[in-house]
Amino acid sequence: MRRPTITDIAQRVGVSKGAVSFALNGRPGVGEATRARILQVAKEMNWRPHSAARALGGARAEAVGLVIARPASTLGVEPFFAQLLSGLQAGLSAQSVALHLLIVEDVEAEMEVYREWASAHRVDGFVMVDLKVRDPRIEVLEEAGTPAVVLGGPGRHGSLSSVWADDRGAMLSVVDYLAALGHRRIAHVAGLPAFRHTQRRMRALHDRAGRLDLEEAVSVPTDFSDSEGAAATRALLSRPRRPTAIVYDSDVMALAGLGVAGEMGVKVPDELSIVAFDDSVLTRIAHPAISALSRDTFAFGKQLAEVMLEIIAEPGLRRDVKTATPRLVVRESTAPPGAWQEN
Amino acid sequence: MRRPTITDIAQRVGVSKGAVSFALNGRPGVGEATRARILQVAKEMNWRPHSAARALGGARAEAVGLVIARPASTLGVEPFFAQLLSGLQAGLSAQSVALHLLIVEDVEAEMEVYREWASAHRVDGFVMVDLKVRDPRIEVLEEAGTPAVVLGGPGRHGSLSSVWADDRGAMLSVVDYLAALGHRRIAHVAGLPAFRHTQRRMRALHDRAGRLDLEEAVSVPTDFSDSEGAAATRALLSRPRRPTAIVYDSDVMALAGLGVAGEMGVKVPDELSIVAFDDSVLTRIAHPAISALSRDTFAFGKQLAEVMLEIIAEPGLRRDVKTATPRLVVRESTAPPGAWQEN
DNA sequence: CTTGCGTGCTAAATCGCTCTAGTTGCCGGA
DNA sequence: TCCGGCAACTAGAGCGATTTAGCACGCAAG
Repeated sequence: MRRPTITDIAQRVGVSKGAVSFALNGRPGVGEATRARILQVAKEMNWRPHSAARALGGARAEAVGLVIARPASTLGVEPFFAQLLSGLQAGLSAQSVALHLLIVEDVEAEMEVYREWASAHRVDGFVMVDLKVRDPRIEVLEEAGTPAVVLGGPGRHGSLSSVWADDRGAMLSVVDYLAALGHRRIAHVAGLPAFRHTQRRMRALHDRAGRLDLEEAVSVPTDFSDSEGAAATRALLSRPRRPTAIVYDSDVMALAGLGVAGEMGVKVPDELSIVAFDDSVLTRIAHPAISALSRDTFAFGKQLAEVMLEIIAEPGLRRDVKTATPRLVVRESTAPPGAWQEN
Repeated sequence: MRRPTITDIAQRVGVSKGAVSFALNGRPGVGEATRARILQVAKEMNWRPHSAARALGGARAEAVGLVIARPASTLGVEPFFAQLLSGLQAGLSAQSVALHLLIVEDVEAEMEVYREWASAHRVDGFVMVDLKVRDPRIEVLEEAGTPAVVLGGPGRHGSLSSVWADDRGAMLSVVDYLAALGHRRIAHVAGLPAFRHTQRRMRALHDRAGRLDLEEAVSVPTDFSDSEGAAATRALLSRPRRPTAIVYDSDVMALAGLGVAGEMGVKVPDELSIVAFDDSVLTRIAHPAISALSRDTFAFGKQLAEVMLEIIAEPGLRRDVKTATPRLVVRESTAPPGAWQEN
C-alpha cells in the first residue's frame, strides 16, 4: 500500500485537502473539532510530509548544507571536525533542522555542490569551512543567494556572515607564556599556508617574536597530517641550535612531534616544550600530557548553528561573531628550557 | 532574476517543455539539431535541475542516508568513522550520489529520521551502523521499504543487506598470537556490550581461551571512551595477578590504556602487551607504537557504497558481503611476558 | 492514391503540498 | 427583513520536472 498523502486524509475525514494542510500546519482557517479529527486520522494513517513537495512550493528545506573539500586522510584524524559537527548538529536540531554533509574531492566540486543545492532549494543555508586566502567560494555563495556562514574570519568574506576564533590572540598568549618561561627559540609547525587561520597564526608569532626580541621564531608549513608534522619536527630538532619550544597547529601533529622527540632522545619537557593548538582526548592521553589551547569546539559548533538559524530567519542580515579566545591549558609538556642548553 | 526553469528554456528555444526535458536527459524523442540548441541555451541560462521537482515525480534522489545515533564524545575521537565516511563517499561519488549524514541523539530519533527521509524520497537508501542485539531499527527500515545496508553482520538483520568484517576471526588470531608468545592471562577491554560486534569479539575470546586452556580471559565492557578505557585498565592492572596482555576494542582506548600503564609504572611491552582492535595514526604515533588489527577502513566504506548502489539499482536484491579479515600488524607494544612474573 | 509507420514534436496530466480567492452558513445589528 | 461580517471551509492554481498520449508530416510499400 502506498504512502498516505493529504488527499487521502482529506477523503477519509471528508474535507478538502486545503483544510488538511491548514490543520497539519497549525494554521488558522479550520475549526478546533475538525482540526483534531484531521490530526487524529493523520496519525492513524501514519502520514508524514513529503519534503520534496514542500520544497517545490518554495517552503524551507529545513536543512543546512556543509560541504567539505578535504582528502580522506586529514579528515580522518582530527577530532576538531567531529566535535564541531556535533555542536552544529545539536544547535540545528533545536529547530529540527537537518545537516546535509558532503565530502568532496576538491574546491571545484564543492562550489558545484553549492550551486546545485542552492538552486534546488535543497538546503536553506550553507556553512563554509577552511576559509582560504582569496577564496573563490565566497563569490559562488554570494551568487547563489543562499544564506551562508563562514567559519573563520574576520573580514574577507564579502557579504557573508562569519563566526571566528581569535587565532591571533591565542597565538600571542602562547608565545607570551613560552617567553615568560624563558624560551628564546620557538618554532611553529603550521598547517596549510593557504588557510587564512594558518596565516594569522604565523603572522602573530612573528609579530610578537619581533617585539619580544626572540632569537628565533620560525613557522614550518605542513598539510596538517601526522607524517608531515613528524617530518617537520625531525627537521627542526636536527638543527644545530634547535628550538626549545614547538607550537603545533593541531593536536595530531603535536602527538606525532612528541613521538619524534622521544625517538630522537629529546626529553619533553626538559629539553623541549610542546604546545598544541587544539585540544582533545589526544593531548590528554599522551605521555607526557600536552599543554594545549583549549576551546569548546562543541560550543563553537553550536554558535555556528545559532548564527545560521538567525540569518535563515532573516535573510539579508549579516552577523560577525567572535567566539571565546582559546585558553591555554598547561599540562606536562611545557617547562622552562633545561640546563643542558645553557652552555 | 529568478532561477531558470525548463519552461524558460522552452520559451527561448521555441519548443515545448517536453522537448526540453527529453533533450536534457539524453532521451530520444527530439532531433539532433534541436537537442543541440536546447543544450546550448540551457548552458547559457545556467540551468540546473531542481531535485525537489524531480523527486516529486518519483525519480531517484541520488542520495544515500547515513544516520548515526552517538554522543558527541565518542564520535569525535574515532578515526574509524571518518575513514569509513571518506570511503563511502568516494564509492558513492563514482555515480555522483550524495551522502546525507545526520547525527542524532538516540535510536528513537534515528528511526524517526529513517521514516521521514524514506517517505519523502529524500534518499534512495540507507546505511545503518552500530548494529545492536535485537535491533529495532531493522524493522523500521524494512517497513520503510527503502534499500538498506547494515554494517556489521552476519545474520540477524532480516531482509536487509549487509557488509561485515570477521570480528571473530580477527579476535581468534590475536588470542592465538598472544598465546604463542606465552601469555596465559589475557584481558579484553571491550566496547558497548549492546553492539553485536562487541558480543562476537567477547565470545571469540572466551571460546579460544577455553580451547587453549588459558589461566584467565576476561572481557570488561566500556562505552568506547578513553576515560572508561583508562579506568578499566587501571582496574585490571590493580588486580593481584594482573593480566600480561590486554586487547582493546579501539585505538583510542588502547592509547589511554598505554598511558595508564606508564603512570602505574607497568612497562610496555616488558610487563604488559597491548593490542588495539583498530588501526590508525594513533597507534602508529604512540610510544611504543601499538600492535593493532589493521583493516583498510577506506576500502571498507567503498565496499559499502558498492553494495548500496547495487541494491538501489536492483531493489529486492539482497547481498551479504564479508570483507577481508583484519590483519594483525605487530609493532612495539607486544612481546613475550617478562621475567618479573615468572615467580 | 491509400495505408502504415517512424520521427519529431506538443499538450496535458501528474507528483504532494501550499496558498489565495472564493463560497457557504450563521449571527448580530439596524 | 435584510445586510455586513466573520468563521469555516472548498476549489483550484501553481511549484518544476517527467511522462504519456497523440498529432502532423514525410516516406515507403502495396
